[in-house]
Amino acid sequence: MSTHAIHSDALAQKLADSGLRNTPQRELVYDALLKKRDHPTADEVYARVKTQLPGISLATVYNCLETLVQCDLVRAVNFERAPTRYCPNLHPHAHFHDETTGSTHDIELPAQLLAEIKSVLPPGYSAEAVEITFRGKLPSAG
Amino acid sequence: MSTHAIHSDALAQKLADSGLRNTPQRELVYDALLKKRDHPTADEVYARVKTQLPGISLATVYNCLETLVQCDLVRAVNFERAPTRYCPNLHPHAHFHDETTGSTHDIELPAQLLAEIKSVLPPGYSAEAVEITFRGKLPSAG
DNA sequence: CCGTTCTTTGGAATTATTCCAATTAAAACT
DNA sequence: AGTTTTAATTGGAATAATTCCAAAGAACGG
Repeated sequence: MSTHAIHSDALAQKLADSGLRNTPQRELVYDALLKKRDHPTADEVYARVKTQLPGISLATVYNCLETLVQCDLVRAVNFERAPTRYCPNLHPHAHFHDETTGSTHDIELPAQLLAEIKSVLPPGYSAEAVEITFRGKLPSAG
Repeated sequence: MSTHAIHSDALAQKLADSGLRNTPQRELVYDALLKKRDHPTADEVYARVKTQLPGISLATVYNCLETLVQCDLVRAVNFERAPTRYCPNLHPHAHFHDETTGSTHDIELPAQLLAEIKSVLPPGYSAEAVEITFRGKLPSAG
């Protein structure tokens, strides 16, 4: 077994489900997201992956990230005009964006609350996704 | 009285509160947002305002929008990488982004639900703002 | 008025992302 | 194994939204 490819089985499975191929690039990008859970930007992922596969291109990183999002292995998150950030936590959760440090933290969302939130939609509206983002200051920073 | 400047009094007040000046550009930009409540992009605002003030620049529109956001007269909303959209509805509300048409609708949020949402934050976290965005399909489009 | 401050302007610069055409790699078929 | 087809990667160019900057203009305070 290799040092990377932490979850290559799950990845391979999901890719297969979508009729897509498993590639070293996709494994490395996914592993990078799993290894450091700091909601990195595409550029940051690119930098991390390049240490292991120097020849990889930024375009490929974007491609891989898009693929992972399509396969439901990763969610895309973004704040204002800042670069889109990527997060492999698939449990329903909100994000807290700390304005002093710029860092992002997952906030667990009780299923019941999520249901309540969805219930405010007028009849007939169907939401495939809800994105909830808090912005504010972290306790330690105050 | 002029044909534009629908709410120039409120605007002038808020600007004064922030120690800023009232200008024709700011009035026109604000009026454009109030006149057509379709969450326009900066470019769209620019196009609308130019019909009344052909010499206005895009940079000024961006400046004015930022000013209006700072004065709590307007909120900025954005979806994925799409251009930021602007909305003069200051009541706590969510947004529904219709993926078939690309249009955006306000969804009223009961105050109690908003309180419940904020209560999921771990102790000490303080959120200045919560942004809730639904994405999905509208009934008529299905 | 006269200096100061705020605002606008146009254009250049930046940043994130997507597009494209060419190459490479993998899978399917024989 | 060899060939065809299909998918993926690559680098560079293109796009799109936004910000930056320096100069010009307008308003305000003494």
